[in-house]
Amino acid sequence: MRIGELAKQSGVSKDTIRFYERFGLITSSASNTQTNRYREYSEDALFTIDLIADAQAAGLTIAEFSMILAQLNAQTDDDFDGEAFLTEKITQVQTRIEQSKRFLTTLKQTRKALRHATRKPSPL
Amino acid sequence: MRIGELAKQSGVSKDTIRFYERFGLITSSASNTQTNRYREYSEDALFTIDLIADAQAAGLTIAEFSMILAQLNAQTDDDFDGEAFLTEKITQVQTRIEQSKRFLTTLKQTRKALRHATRKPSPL
DNA sequence: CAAAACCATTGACAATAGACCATGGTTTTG
DNA sequence: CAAAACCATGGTCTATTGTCAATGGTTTTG
Repeated sequence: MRIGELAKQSGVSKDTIRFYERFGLITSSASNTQTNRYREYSEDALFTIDLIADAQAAGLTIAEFSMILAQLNAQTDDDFDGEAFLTEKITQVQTRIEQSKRFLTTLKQTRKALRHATRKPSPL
Repeated sequence: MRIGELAKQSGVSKDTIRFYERFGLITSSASNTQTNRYREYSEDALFTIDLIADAQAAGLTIAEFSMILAQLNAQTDDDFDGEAFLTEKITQVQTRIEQSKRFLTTLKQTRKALRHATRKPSPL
C-alpha cells in the first residue's frame, strides 16, 4: 500500500511515517512502476506502527526502539550486548508501570475528593 | 531546607527544581534572613517531586500535572470542569499502562528469542 | 486531457523538559 | 578575613518528536 493508505489505516500522519522511516523503524520498497518514487508498504508496517506506539507509551525513545528492532532482526554481528540492553529496558518499563499505577491511584483519589468537595448548590 | 539539600535528597538537579517552581509545581518561602533571596523548602517539596516523577512516568506533562495540583488545592473558583479532566487523565493513564504491559511482553519475548538465537560458540 | 488528488524532498518551525553558563550576590569554613 | 561553597537570575542551548509549508513530479478521475 502507499503512504496515504498506511496513514489512514494506522492513524498516524504521512509525515510521521516518513519520520519513522528515516530512522529505519519501518521500511518500504520502491514502487513497481519505475517512473515514480512512491513508497510501497507491506502489512508489516501497520504492525510496526502499533508497536512503536506501545514502545513510546512504555517510555522508550525512537532511538531505543530502533535498537530493539535490530535485536529482533538479529543484526548482532557486533559486540553489542543485546541481552543486557533488553534486560535494562525491561526493568525500566516495569518501574514505569509501577509509577503509573501509583499515579493512577492518586488521580482516582483526587477525583473522589473533588466530588465530595465541590458539590455545587443545586439551582433551586 | 535550601535548594542544594532538596536537590540532593530528591535526586533531581537544582535547575530542575527551579524549573518546577517556575511552573508552580512546588513552592518555597523566602529565607528568614532578609539579606539573601535564598529559597526555603519544606518536606512537602520532596513529596511533590516524587509525585511529579510518577506523573511523568504516567505520561503527563508538567502543564497537565499543574492542573491536577490545582484540583488538589481546590482552586476551583472557575468554571473549569476538574472532574471531567481527571476522568480523561485516568482513562489515558489506564490505556498507557496497558500499552506498557503489552510492550513489556514483547521485550521479554525478544530477550528469550535472543537467548536461544545468539548462543555464541564457546571459546574452547 | 485537465483538474484533483497523491507523493517526494527539503527546510523551517514548535512544544517539552530540562542542562548549562555567566555574572554577581551570600554563607560557610579553615 | 579570604577562599570555597552556595544561591539567584537571565539567557542560551540541546534533544526528542513530530508538524507545516513550499516546490515539483505522478496518478487518478470525471
